Formats: sequence, structure tokens, C-alpha cells
Amino acid sequence: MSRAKQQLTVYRALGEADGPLSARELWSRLGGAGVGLATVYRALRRGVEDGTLKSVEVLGGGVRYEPRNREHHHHFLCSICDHAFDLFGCVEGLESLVPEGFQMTGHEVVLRGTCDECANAA
Amino acid sequence: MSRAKQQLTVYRALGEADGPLSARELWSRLGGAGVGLATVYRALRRGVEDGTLKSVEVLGGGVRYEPRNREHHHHFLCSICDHAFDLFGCVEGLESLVPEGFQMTGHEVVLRGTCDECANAA
DNA sequence: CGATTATTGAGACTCGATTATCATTTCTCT
DNA sequence: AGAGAAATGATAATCGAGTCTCAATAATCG
Repeated sequence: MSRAKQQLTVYRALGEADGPLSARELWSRLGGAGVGLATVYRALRRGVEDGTLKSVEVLGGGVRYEPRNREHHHHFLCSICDHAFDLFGCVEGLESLVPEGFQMTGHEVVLRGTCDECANAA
Repeated sequence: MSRAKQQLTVYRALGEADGPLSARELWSRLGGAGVGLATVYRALRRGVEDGTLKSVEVLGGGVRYEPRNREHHHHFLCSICDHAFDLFGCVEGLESLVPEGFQMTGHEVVLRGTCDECANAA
């Protein structure tokens, strides 16, 4: 495979995904063979360093990566296929949960359940 | 230390905590020395098995444990001391986020920021 | 008290995720 | 095409979390 394009390949794959991907998920989407796992990790690290990518932690399954330029969103974690899907929109009333004296700088919402595909396959 | 009470010691420590504790946090609260880390893990595992405890994952920092009999609640994760605090109450509008065909079985909300103490210490 | 059984603590071990190493290959530039 | 720099892939090394092993210790019971 041609070199020096792998970084772009990684960015593109993440851009086309329907949710954040873990290093492994990404690796297998890129063909498993043909691109080394180490290269995937390197590309991800560089992406985070230069601000193109963002690492997110969705419960269960370690760190995943997504393009930083996505709008504010949250995730749905399928408990069967273990894939994380992007959601659109947000929720109300978060401020009221913050205790006296605490300062909130951000929030995460994760919905758990069964995705479309897994629900039908069951 | 007397034996056969360690399980209770673990339960009590979790009951008195202001949020879920990781195995390590719990271990250091129990004195570090005097109780073995393996015993803490054993007690936690038994607690989860017999339904007394529940393991929760708050983003960043692995698995933590809390008594199962707590009301529905969420957590606040302090980015400085890395401690997770229980919150009271919940939010509205989660259902509207669920995509067509997906089935939601649960949800998590995590607020991030600085806790009381760390905010004042800064 | 003495025998029997369950629990414990310390450390060895396992397992998965991520990083480091290094020879090899590709790119850039002339 | 040829030299030098940068990136890559395979795999070894590392790191942390959690589990397992086993001799020692405490609890139980007659």
C-alpha cells in the first residue's frame, strides 16, 4: 500500500463511521492486513495531538476515537455488538444535578440497549 | 485484624462513601496495609454475585462499585482528584434521542468538572 | 485444648491494550 | 536513478487491572 496516506485513510474511515471507533475496530475496518496495528495507533495519536481527532470513552470497551469537528452529540452503546453509535441532540436539566460548589465543565450521556440490526437478528 | 468481617467492612465502606469506589480506592481507604488487595477484589466479586453490590463504569478510571440498593442516580467525575460523586435526580428527554429501531434498556449520565474541594484548593 | 475448615495476604501470573524497537520500504529532492 | 529522511509493519516490551496459588492464620467445633 502506498505510504504517507495512511493518516488520511484513518481520518476518512473515522469520518465515515456511524460512531466512534476503537483502535481495533478501526484496524479491522482498514483490512486487518495491509495496515499494521502500530500504524493505526500512531495515526490516532497524531490525530489527537494535532486536534483533528478526539478520544472518547463510552462505557465498556475502552477508548474510541472520532473526528473533533462533530457537533455536540452523545452515544448509544449496543450491548450485543458492542458498537457505539452517534446520537443527535442533547438533554435538558443537567445544571440542576450539579451539587453546590461544584463546577461543571462538560457532560456525557450514554444510552444502552440494542441497536437496530441486533434487535432484528435476535 | 479479625477475619470473616472483611466482607462487612467492604460493604460498610461502600455504604458510607459519597460515590462509587474503585477497588484501589477502596483498598487505600481500608488502610492499604492490614487488608490485602486480593481480599478486596474477592469481597467485591462476592458482593456483585450475591446482588449486594453493583459495578458501574464512570468514564475514565475503570470499574467502580456501589451498593445496589441506591436509588437511580448518576455521577459527577472530578477531573482533578478523579473521584466520582453521586448525584441525585435525573434528566428529561432521553427517549427522543433513541434512533428508529433501537431499543433502549438503560442510560448513564456523567457530569465532568471540578468538585467542591478541588475548586477551592485551586 | 487440638483437629478441621474457611479466609487471608503477598506475590506470581495472566490478559488485553498500548508503546517501543528496528530493519525495511517509500517518499522527496536533486 | 541515487542519497537521505520519514513512515511502516511485525513483534517484543511494557503497563495496569484483576485473578490465582499457597503457606499461614483465624474461626469453629468437639
